[in-house]
Amino acid sequence: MELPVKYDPSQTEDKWYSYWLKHNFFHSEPDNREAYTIVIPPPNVTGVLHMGHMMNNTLQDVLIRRARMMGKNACWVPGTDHASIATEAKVVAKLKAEGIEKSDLTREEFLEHAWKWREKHGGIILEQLKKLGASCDWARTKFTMDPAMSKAVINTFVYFYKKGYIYRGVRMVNWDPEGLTAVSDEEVVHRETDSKFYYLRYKISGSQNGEYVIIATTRPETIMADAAVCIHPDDERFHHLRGKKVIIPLINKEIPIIEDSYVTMDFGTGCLKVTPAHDINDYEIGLRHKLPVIDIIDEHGKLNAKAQILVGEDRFVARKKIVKMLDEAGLLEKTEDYKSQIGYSERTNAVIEPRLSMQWFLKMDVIAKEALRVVEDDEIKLIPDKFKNTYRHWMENVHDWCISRQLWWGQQIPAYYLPDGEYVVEDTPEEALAAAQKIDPNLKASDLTRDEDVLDTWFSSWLWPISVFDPEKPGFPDKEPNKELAYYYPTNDLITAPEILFFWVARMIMAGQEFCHDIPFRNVYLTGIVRDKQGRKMSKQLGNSPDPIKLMEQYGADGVRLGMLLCTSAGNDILFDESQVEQGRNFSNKIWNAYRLIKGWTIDDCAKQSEEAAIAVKWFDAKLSRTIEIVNDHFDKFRINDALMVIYKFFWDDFCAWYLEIIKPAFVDGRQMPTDKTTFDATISFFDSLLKIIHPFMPFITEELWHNIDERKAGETIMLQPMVKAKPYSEELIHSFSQAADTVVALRALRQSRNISPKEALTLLVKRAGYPADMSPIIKKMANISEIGVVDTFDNATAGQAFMIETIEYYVPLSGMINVAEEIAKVKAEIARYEGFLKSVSAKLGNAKFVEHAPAQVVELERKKMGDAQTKIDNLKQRLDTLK
RNA sequence: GGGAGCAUAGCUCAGUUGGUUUAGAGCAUCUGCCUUACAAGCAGAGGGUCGGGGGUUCGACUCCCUCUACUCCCACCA
Repeated sequence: MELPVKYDPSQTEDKWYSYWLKHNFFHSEPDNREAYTIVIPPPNVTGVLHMGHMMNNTLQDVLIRRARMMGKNACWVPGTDHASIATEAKVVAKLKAEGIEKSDLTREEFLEHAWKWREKHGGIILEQLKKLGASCDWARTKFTMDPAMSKAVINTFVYFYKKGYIYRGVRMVNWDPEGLTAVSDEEVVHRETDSKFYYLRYKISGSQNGEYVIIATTRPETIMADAAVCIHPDDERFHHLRGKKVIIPLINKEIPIIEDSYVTMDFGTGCLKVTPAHDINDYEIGLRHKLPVIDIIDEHGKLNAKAQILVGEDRFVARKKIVKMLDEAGLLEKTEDYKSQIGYSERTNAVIEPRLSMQWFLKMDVIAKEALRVVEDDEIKLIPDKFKNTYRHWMENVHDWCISRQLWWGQQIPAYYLPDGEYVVEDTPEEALAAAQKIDPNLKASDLTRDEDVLDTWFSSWLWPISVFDPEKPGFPDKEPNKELAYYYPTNDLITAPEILFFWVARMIMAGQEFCHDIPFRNVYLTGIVRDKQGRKMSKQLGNSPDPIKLMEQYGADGVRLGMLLCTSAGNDILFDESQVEQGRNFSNKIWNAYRLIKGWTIDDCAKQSEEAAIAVKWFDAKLSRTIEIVNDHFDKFRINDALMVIYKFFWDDFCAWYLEIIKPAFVDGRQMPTDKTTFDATISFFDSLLKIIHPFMPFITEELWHNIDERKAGETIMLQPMVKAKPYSEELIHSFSQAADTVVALRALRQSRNISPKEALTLLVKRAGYPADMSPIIKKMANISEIGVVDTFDNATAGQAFMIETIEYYVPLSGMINVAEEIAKVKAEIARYEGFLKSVSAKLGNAKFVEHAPAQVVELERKKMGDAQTKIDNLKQRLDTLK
């Protein structure tokens, strides 16, 4: 059967994925092999695959496939995250589109809708990962809201509560008026935003002559919530106002003037309005001065009745309106443009409103300390290690974690309130009742109300590396781990984005140490953010993110994987460009065509191996071992793109451009000559090795070809073949081959510059016997040289072209005359270049201090450099003489 | 405002305790090729005073200082 010229991934990818699944190759069970474990960073259950996932999961798959071939018991645990805010927002939006408001539903009804949504959309992203070739152990797929996983979260809450680490309190939180929930500091993104500075006149109470102070504010709509005006105690400009009162404009409310050194004298007017309910700093000033808290903004960001005016207006509408009212009342001194950092909700992009509310917190100081230590001591390695600084900074300035969210989708906080407002925290309603009855024996189950809030999503994902194996472990540090946890934990490598280093990575370390007394993973490989060619972050809004599924359809999953990896280096952002994926596809095609070439050969059992083939086989064998060593080293250092590039070049240049071209059987009279068995077998074996080395990167094409290059038994797979190992090899052989290759390149360049056809055979003379004589057959075949003669001098200098490889002189006699003047100029330029070099080297060697201080081998090397340069100059000068 | 990182060819990046022939790769570019595996290819070539300035050293892309540009993280200046 004639094979198509171009490789068609659609013919192979689904076929082999089903084959792998059918034979359960991805599944892992504890055994006596060494475990190699990765837990997937669980994507949002409602998410669809984007380029960041592609990057991340390709890397994980490369590592896991490689580990599997290295003989480890490789286990990659997949799953999804319930992502409470994001998912709840999507469900709310979907219901809204159907005319249903969340407020019309009970909690149970809403959750029913949410679970239905999850049924429908929850598996999409995992199915998409299969297209990519991800070799996850699908039998272990977990969801952060699986009953057992949720139980682990509840147990953890109860554990920390009883340990005294979880407390409840009124705090100023970051309120998302769209998501209607508090969000953590980490979920607030600060962006510089254009706003205005309004200068308002507050009249001095009781002043006869209409005296006033000017206050600068960006939030005039909050003046009704002002509790005081504050000046700096040292600010002499305002000393006459001490103890006086001012009148809030429009509502004519009298508030005191207080003094606090928080105020910056030279910022604004030096006069600050204090609004404890709507600003975190003002809140703190309010605490110091025992000021009342007047909360005039409701959960939706609208002014409430306490505002007295503009009631029911949205905060931003109210701002515009009140400015107009103040202006009309003559109380607006002036307006200035101003840029300030405004907090936005990461999830809904709403402007965050600082708001006082009752929330649950987890104390972080103690657990953060140990989590910092293990990273400082390199028990956990961050790759690249520059993230250590960032990590340290965060861990040293850690705040208590606000873990409650005013949502329904998630694990409901297991706190149960008694009628008198007291509460108990227990694993189950039954235990809660029992605990409550200790307080009041007459209580019935119906007297208890459970806290409405759910827990922050990260409060469940921080247990992920533990609970995917043993969901009964979190909350019970002293319990024996089950067999799975004991075997797979700690996991090996975690591949994730630096953005969630604190959200997730740091907290997993904390949970791991708390419950397992051990780190959750040894290496954290932090990938970059995938950006477009212009360096913009890929986002739906910009529409600059390609659809990964379409990309895979167009270029093949192998091509896309390669394209992603080619532009990755740890911690650096990835500038994604489709041309890289194209390069990946081209590589698939190159592999495919190498296979087509080999497949077209016939074997003659009696044929003798040619000289050049014998050399090529020996050389390639050595080069293979060296390449494996280099690749292993790159993998050890997580330089995955470097490892790939080495392999890419090894296949393309060394295997295709050199090895195959050398051993390619001759073509005589339009007919392919057969190849000898020794060479053929060696070639198949090399190809087999290459496929194995490439397999972790490009699983599909390698599986396809591996099944075609040789007989395979049913149920065999490349993915479980042992990885090729390096053997001892001769550096010298590799070096002399590369000298020969350089000679071939020089001869080709010579042909090109003189318009000599590759078909015209040439004679080559070499001046000294120091040249790699055993490589002669290679030079002859690859450069179409009929004869290589070793001579003492080159005669007839004007009718040939000389060149040097290292210090060896070659000469090609040519029938036509060369342009002597041009040649002389060229040789002179060469001499000048080497003389310049020689000068710098001899200056170095002439420096007594250098010879004294530099290591002996460095000096030795410089001497060799000088000697070589001198030889070259001598050679060139001789050549110049003969030309003249 | 504080902290961190980066600056090397047109682009994306290597350059591993300062010395490996006066800097490497991939892509892109240019030139010549439809050579019987592959034009998604083959062969060849060009291209960088390593951001600027100063310093340490026998020797600096590499270490130090400074300036400039960019990026990221943290932070309550109303």
